[in-house]
Amino acid sequence: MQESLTIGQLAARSGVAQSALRYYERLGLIHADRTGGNQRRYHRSALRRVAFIRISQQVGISLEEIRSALDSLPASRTPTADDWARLSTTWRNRLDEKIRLLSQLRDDLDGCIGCGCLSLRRCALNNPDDELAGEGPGARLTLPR
Amino acid sequence: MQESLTIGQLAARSGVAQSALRYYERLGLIHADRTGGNQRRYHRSALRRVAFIRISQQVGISLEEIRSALDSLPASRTPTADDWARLSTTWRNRLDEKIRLLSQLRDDLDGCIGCGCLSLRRCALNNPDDELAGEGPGARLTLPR
DNA sequence: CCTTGTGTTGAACCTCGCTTCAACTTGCAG
DNA sequence: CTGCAAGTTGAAGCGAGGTTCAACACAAGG
Repeated sequence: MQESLTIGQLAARSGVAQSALRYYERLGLIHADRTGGNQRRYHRSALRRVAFIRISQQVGISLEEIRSALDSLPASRTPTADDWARLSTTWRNRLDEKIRLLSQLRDDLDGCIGCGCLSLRRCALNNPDDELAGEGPGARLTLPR
Repeated sequence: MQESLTIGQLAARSGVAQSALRYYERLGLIHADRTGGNQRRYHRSALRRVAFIRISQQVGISLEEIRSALDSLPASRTPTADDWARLSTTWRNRLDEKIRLLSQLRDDLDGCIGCGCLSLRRCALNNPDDELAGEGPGARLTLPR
């Protein structure tokens, strides 16, 4: 049983391209030891980090944000269950928030399907004279960014 | 009460930058009539279209996909409630799917918090000898793309 | 009429998240 | 020892989704 992975192996097992792994390393998201001949050798824990990165990306988090989250993991020792749990909890909250937002969006859309209007919470058909037009130019149809 | 909007007004009320609106127009997502002096004048319905575009983006849909969805709306007449309802229904399904995915992700993460493992459904700690290593290189930690 | 604010265009530039390439080095099997 | 797959680097390129800029035209009030 081997104790370290080549970049090819990590790529195959994580499903992430080698070029992406090198890119992650440049950005400081993952780390590799080097052989005498300068080749990367990854610790098994790299699999977890990479999985975490891809999960986070799916949730729409930038690599830079992910990097700073991962920075909270100790570099000196193998992360413990507690270390990961801390991160997981933070991320869980983000997921919850994201889910809440999407659900709200869906429900708003549903609520407006009858009139075909997409103004969300400020239906223009229910409010034909733009009575809500306040704050300068007018009513915003915008979503919170 | 005015019946058309300048680009500045549309930008202010939709919360989308003028440059982005022009960009959307180049991509064929929105349309503007022109004054004698070649300035854009938007129909009120443009607000709906723009709102729809931003909503769709939030759900992770590319502008190209959005364009082709919007193409299903009749160019010749003002879209009816039914036209929008058709679109809304399609989009509602996408939202549902997205929400389902995120929920699953969250639950998987939760289920694994105890051990600090992030492998999702194939916990490496529960499976230390990599027994699932099949198909070539080994067990995948990958998420479905 | 003049000024000021809005609008117009195309071209260039930007960030993010990678991929591709060229030119070279390592590692391992036979 | 040879040969070939796998790894290394930096630089360049790409596609999405815009923003910025320069140089110019139009609109509305005083």
